[in-house]
Amino acid sequence: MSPSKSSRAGNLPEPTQTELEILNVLWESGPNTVRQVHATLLQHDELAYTTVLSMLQIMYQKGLVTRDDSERAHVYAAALSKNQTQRQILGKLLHRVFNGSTTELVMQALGSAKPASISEINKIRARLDELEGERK
Amino acid sequence: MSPSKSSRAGNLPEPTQTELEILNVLWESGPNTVRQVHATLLQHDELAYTTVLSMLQIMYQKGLVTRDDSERAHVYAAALSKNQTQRQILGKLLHRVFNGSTTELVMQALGSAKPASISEINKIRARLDELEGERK
DNA sequence: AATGTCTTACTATGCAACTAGTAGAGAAAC
DNA sequence: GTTTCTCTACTAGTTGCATAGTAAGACATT
Repeated sequence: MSPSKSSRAGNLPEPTQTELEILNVLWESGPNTVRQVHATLLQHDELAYTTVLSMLQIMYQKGLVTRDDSERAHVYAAALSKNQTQRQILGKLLHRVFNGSTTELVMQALGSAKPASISEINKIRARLDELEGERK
Repeated sequence: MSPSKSSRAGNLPEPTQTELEILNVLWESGPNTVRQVHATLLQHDELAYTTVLSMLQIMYQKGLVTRDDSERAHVYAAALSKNQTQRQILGKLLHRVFNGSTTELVMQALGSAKPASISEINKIRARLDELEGERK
């Protein structure tokens, strides 16, 4: 079956925990067969080959991954980039948990775990300057 | 039944979508009976009274809410503050989606939806200054 | 051609989330 | 004091997630 028509373009469902782990493999290594994904996952998790297969089939139906089935071993690729997915998830969280206030979210993030280094802090500062510029 | 012993102190399970909506009511209005929570939720959602009751009972078992059952109508209250919960959820997300990089998270947040005003931007700047200070 | 290996498709199970109905106990009203 | 209302407890059904086994087809190697 081809991916559901309703899940076209940018409004894909939010990936679940396991789906994210699989997506991470695809983001790191590019398009992969089921076997390759499974092998990579084995370094961290204990997952049966058929489980990974099932997950990828489900993810294909949801539109989270694309599939090249011209060869016998189908090749799966992430439908969205890592950044796109991160933003999407963050956007949902923003509404669900922070009532849409980006500032609140950022402040809490900076309150719990601290950024690694001064240079990282400066990266954020630079971004803030940019935003201020746009806003003029 | 009393709340499970294993869920003592700070490592409560992450609230689900519906649980969050109920928690939001408790955060806004303070301790509430089932009926009051239900009434408030009706302004946005369509939920049966017994559904809200069930949810609160489940949340009590998980330790997400406390309960005063000295009166006939039990009074429920959030176990953690809104900020505590937000941080907890953000912390989980940080590891699941951003591999622990707070900076990445913040940058993505500032990339998708923009902070409302200059004063909000400055609030974040102030926080960054603080962090830099601590780091010296 | 027969055999073994790889692959996908299909099916199944357990569990948690969500939703809500029914029953029965207690309080209140008459 | 009986009726009515409100509350909780218990039960149940649906859905989605996660996991994995079985079956069957394709391909290569002998």
